Amino acid sequence: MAKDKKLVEAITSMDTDFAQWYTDVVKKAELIDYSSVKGCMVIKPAGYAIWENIQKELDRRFKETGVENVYMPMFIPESLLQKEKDHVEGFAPEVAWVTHGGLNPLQERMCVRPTSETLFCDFYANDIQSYRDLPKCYNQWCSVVRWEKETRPFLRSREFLWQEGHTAHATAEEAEERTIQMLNLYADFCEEVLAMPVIRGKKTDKEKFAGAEATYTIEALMHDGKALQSGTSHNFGDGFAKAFGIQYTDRDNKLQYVHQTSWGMTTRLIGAIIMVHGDDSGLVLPPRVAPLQVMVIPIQQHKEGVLERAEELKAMLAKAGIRVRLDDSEKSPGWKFSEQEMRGIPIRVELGPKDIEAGKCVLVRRDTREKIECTLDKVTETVEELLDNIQHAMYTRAKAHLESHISDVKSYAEFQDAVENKPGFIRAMWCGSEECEIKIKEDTTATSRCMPMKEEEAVADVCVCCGKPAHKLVYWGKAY
RNA sequence: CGAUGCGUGGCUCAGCUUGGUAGAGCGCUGCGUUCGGGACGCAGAGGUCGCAGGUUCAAAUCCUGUCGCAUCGACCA
Repeated sequence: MAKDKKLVEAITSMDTDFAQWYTDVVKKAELIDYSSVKGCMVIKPAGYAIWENIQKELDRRFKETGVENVYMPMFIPESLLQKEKDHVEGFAPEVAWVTHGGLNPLQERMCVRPTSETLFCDFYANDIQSYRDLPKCYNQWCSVVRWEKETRPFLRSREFLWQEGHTAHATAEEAEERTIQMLNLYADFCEEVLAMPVIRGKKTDKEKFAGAEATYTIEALMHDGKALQSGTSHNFGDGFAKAFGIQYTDRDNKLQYVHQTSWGMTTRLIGAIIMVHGDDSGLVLPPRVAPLQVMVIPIQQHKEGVLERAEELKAMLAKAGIRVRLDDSEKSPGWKFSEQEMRGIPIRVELGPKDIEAGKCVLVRRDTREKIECTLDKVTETVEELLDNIQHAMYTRAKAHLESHISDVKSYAEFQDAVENKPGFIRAMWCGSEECEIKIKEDTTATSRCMPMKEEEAVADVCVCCGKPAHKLVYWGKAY
């Protein structure tokens, strides 16, 4: 009993306090530490390794579509930031300024990039001359700074890691095509690799990116029923091109403006993984992003031959390309079990003298805690199969959670009731006016998340807020 | 930016009301016994009490100021 109690105290239960649970998991799984700079975090090896896996997989997928990586400066002169009006207005409140170089004040202050549209545009203005230079499909991996007031590990920090893709195209059609292509790439990535189902949709004008013509988003649903914007893809049309003078000469020797896109994903995804898959014992990582897929835990490791057999087992799994480690520390097995669970490692392999004698081992899957006996000669294939099962089971579970947390509402009363009592997405019709959007937000704190791209049947024919005719279906919800 | 809370060994905190020169649990180090759900014994190391002033013979404790962090709201990936 005393032992159980200790376990329970380690991580706050989700149902008791979801926010505290999140913080506990982040720390117990050793993903981050708070730093002495407010709102900035130290990403520890366990957290950074997840990001590296995300990077590796995304980067590969980007390159398959013809994207190349570049690196831009981290400083933006004020004059450059101000070239596109909506863009500055959107970002000015949250940029950090550099005013001095060494001891001397700068002629012009510079902000630390909150995003690099302006830098890419400035560069493209010179780099693009002819239709032969198009399209340009560049991406950069970097960190950006936004001086947030309220910060939370991974979900909102003052500095965060991300990738930002910036493309320039000859035609509006091509730009739109790229915008959608990247949105789908993001969605597929989330579903296939992170086992996280998402709603693909378009943002309303109110919610779109500062300076964009259209913003597309993928919205995921967290365990507590709140939405998390998990990736965005913007079509800029020729707005930035006109502000920055990005023109090319077409085949007919006429000057044309380019059409641009940008798209990004951030370390926030790690927050999403935690809140979609985690449980009261800690993190649960989908095998495909898990830095460690298997932890081998020897029982009575001091006994003759146990560690040797465990090493062999580890080597065998490693040889098959499985990311595996042996926990041969002096901790007790129970400690190691808890540790492996908090860290979300998908499979634990227990190996003790009894197993060795019987020529088997015990596999325990993290997602269901199911224990599986397995003969030692079949470990590799069983583990491979199990990793695959876990990946799919996690997706299926998350998908079921998403689908069972979507409410259709027709009236404003129903809407308010749903916001209060039915955590999750709310599907409701909207007339298209910003007033209704604002009113809904003020009344309920729910915001419009997106208008789904997939054809979906209308819930009603009038706006849920004002009652005027409406044909836009919107997913609403409380969001992080 | 508003509200709230918190700053004392690595962590969580007690001590402050009533001033007298710093404690506990966990963690850490060493040795030994343990090992199938956070084991135990013994011996140790580790703190100018967030910072700066002030009051006092004497300040973690009282006074003034200041800084930082966390949580919750408004804004945002």
